[in-house]
Amino acid sequence: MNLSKEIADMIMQMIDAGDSTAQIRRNDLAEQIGCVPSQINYVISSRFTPEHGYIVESHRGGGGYIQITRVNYDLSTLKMHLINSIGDRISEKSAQANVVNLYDKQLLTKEQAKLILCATSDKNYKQLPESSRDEFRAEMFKKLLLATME
Amino acid sequence: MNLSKEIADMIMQMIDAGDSTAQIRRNDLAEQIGCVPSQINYVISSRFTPEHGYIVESHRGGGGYIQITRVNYDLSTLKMHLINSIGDRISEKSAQANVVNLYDKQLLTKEQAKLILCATSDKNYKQLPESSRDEFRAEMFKKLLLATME
DNA sequence: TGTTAAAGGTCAAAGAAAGTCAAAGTCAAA
DNA sequence: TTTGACTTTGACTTTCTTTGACCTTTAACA
Repeated sequence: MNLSKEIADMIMQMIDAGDSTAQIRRNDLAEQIGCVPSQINYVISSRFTPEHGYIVESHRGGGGYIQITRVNYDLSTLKMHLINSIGDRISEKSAQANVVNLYDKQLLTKEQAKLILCATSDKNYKQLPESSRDEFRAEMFKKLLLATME
Repeated sequence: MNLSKEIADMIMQMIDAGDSTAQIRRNDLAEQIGCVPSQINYVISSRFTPEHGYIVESHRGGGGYIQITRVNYDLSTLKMHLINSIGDRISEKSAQANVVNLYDKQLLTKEQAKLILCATSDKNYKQLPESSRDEFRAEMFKKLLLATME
């Protein structure tokens, strides 16, 4: 397991233990783990984004910190908001992050999540020119989400 | 026995030993065996396909890996037969008929059936030239079926 | 109130895997 | 003996991670 995953796991644990929120001191955590401080930023910016369902706030200076909060939107309308927010195109990563997010919020069953992940995966889009994959995926994703609400 | 078979056997052993799943580090395995790394890809893409009943996932970068999972063939014999019978292309009608059939036999839940119907529907394939839709659908269908068997 | 030290932030380069593709090799069947 | 399917190889590409030098903000304290 690489460093980034370890750090991510550690942060998740803190979030779970801390009522959906964790407050860390970047330098301390880095030292504890044995990495450079900026790696914490890398982990946060690659794994704790709004798309993944997290809000990150921070303060510099003495007593500074980074606070990561897992958000819970209004469950009933989240899917519709998502569908409306997708637009004409969506990247594979973004779609995946959204699916994981919906699954975490129990708005998709594991079976549904698996199928949607599969159907929006670039692996299945080999036959499409790269330029139109995100467009294709957006359509597919929206239709699939709709299909889970009927 | 040629190299590819040796590699395949080795991977099979790992899968057997590892509860139907093996996680390999491509470069390490290649070095251990004494072949170029890309040969591992060749073996995987020729012998660990959906038709053979395997799901392959991977990650690049530091700590990267390739994970190969064997789906439970016995419990889902019918689905596997179907996957193998699909071939390179399948029409929308035929795919639909198969989904309904699987649903009737209770091999798919209603939710799964809905999603697969949606993902294999021509409605979503507007952006593809007609000539390649059946081909696209075949790949998609196989992967989706496999995803219901994990 | 101005300085300073203590945070956290940014960015680009280097590193570590895996993926792709096409050319060349092998080998058995027609 | 030619052909075609399968294998082997390696150069090149893409993606993700790790590191470190330098930047910005802010609390604390002269």
